[in-house]
Amino acid sequence: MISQEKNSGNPGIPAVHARADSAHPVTLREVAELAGVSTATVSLVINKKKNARIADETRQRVTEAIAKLGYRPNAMAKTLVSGTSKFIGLVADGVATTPFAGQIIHGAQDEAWKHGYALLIANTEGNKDLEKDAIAMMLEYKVRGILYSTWFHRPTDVPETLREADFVLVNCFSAEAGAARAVVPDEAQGGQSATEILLREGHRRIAFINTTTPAPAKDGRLQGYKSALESAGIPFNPELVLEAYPDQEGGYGATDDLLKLKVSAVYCYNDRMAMGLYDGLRENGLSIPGDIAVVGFDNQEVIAAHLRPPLSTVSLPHYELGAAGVRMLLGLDAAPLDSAVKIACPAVERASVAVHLPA
Amino acid sequence: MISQEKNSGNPGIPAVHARADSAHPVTLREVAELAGVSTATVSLVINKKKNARIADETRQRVTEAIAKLGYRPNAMAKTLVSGTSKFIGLVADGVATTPFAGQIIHGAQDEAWKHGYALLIANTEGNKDLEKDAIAMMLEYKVRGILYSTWFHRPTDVPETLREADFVLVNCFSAEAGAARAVVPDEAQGGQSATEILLREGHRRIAFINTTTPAPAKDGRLQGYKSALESAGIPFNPELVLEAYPDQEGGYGATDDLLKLKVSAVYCYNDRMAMGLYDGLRENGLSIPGDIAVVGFDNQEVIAAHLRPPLSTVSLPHYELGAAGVRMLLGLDAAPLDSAVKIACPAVERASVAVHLPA
DNA sequence: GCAGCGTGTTCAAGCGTTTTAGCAAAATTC
DNA sequence: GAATTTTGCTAAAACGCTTGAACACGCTGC
Repeated sequence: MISQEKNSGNPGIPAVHARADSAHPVTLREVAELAGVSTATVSLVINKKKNARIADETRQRVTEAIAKLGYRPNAMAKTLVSGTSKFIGLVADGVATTPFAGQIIHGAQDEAWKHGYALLIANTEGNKDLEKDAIAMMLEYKVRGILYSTWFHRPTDVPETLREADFVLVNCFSAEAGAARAVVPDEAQGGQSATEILLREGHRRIAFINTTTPAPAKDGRLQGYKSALESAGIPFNPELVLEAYPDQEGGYGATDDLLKLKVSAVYCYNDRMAMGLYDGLRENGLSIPGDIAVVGFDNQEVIAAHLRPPLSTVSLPHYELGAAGVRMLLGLDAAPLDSAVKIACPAVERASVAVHLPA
Repeated sequence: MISQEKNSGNPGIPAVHARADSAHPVTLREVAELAGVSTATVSLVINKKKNARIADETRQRVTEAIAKLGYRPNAMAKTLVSGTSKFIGLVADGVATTPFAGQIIHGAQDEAWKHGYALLIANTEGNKDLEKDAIAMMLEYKVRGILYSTWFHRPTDVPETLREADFVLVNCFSAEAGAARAVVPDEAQGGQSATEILLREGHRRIAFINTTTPAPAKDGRLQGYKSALESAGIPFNPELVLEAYPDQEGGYGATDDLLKLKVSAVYCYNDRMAMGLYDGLRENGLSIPGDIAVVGFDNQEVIAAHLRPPLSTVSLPHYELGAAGVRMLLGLDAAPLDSAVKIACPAVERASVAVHLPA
């Protein structure tokens, strides 16, 4: 008569498939009882320990009991005893604001999953208090480590509490050198690729509309533009570099200045500027890429792929950043402390450049 | 001499602030020892139990010990004993594909946070195996419940294992009635609002370019268009309803047919179609909203807010969907089993309609 | 006939908390 | 000043699992 009130069912002949509706979830003990073995044995069967010797007949019985009861291991208990959880934390400052954070999440999640980790995410939208709470929460859940990410590539301060965990900066880096592992996009290579798309089609006089906003991307993308020209034996001409606010309005507004430069091609700091520029060029009766070839940067799908003509651009590798962050965290990828690891920005060629493909 | 090897520090005079680098995290026991009390007392202090009687002096000593050791409670242990975790699972089928899922995540996370819950997310990108694993993982972590979300509003099958948990469908609903709680956008009201934006400016002959793809949105948005006309005393004219593929190309391609209708305004199934239509109208030398007023649907920020002129549209309330899903899960909002709860799609008015605001 | 071995299984401690019942001392009552 | 109540704290069980040590077998070999 012991444990008669233990659970809803009668211990001898349990329901075909126990469900969440029975107040208490099925435990190892119950499986063990049904199978007529000890909990230790059940545990051994479940975890398929190589050096554990279990009779086939027993293994069978346990497996059946598990199926019959619909047993789910309690990951919390598992974690408690093993000491280290299977969580990786991801704190992001702008999941909602842009599609970019989504990509980082996706990459991190896929990679984490691959190694048996689950993602615990916190979206701070830049709120420092929230951020602190989020990190505290993650520490309490004993995460394996934390990915600290920003929605645009920038230097950042490492929150004090973050240091209590293993962490990697994603899409951002610490201003003080040697302080943190980090992974960022390779802006310079991206800028070079963008420019090369145009050079490859024979363009020699190429304008660059840079952003007015200071950022690693501003410097990097310009640097890439210069390197590409240099490799092609074209002298850098500062007059061909304009600056505008990095959105549609900015691109549109830069149209007049751009036209004065008499270039055959233009590389824009980002896709949104290119989108605005499209409008400006069209209003001036110019066709893309017939009269002028355009490339952007960021590969913001909803824009770049659907402009007419579709925009050649360079991808910000957010997915890869997330994935690489996880790998660095888990020690699978090298992760120098003194400088950020750079991830390539691959070129994406579309119809806004090839002269033989009119709109 | 007991426990001399317990940790790195000497038990009497511990380090000013213990850190993650000391192999073992600080536990309740260590705090208790330092404060010279039992673990029970420390626990009571931490959890500020109202009916616990603790001397101020003791409370003080404990608090100091906690600070000194940099103690972090172990949420796993907590969960083990309480039986239910502070997690809410969110399985999404397209975090990366669109900015929409990001909004759902954001809304869910904010609301969950408000009630002390953390979000455990899994991105399945439509992969059923991944989805099953994700749900299993969540069940093993004993989540309070699961939000099952889709990136566009649609009917869905409820995965078998999902039923083992408390769950709410977000942005989707079960084909079989009475089977699941769900929260979806109110497409009909949205369609009505969109149409009303145009009616309010005096337009009487309004075209609707619907999608060719069957979906709840297709029916709902048309329904809303009809209701709005009816309320305004305008008979519904089926000839004014066109259909096109719901992207930029579709909108662009619909231009000619639209122009034949001789309408003064058009309501597009979504913003992307409107974006394509902008190009088509511009090529025909027509100005927006001077010659023709345009409204979209979805409020896809990166498009709608930055077209020229900015596009009037109706918001898909993804943030609210996520938040409402959490509230329904926690039993804070009513959640009927027999029909989905509908969330309003608020109108967002911009310059693509008001006749007195030329581009 | 027994030491030794391989096999299959269980014992029991422990992971870091929470929480209830209960104990000792101090304070209050009459 | 004994009885009672209040106050401050602790012991110990429990949560569900893992794991190394131990145990009970039946065999083998000598």
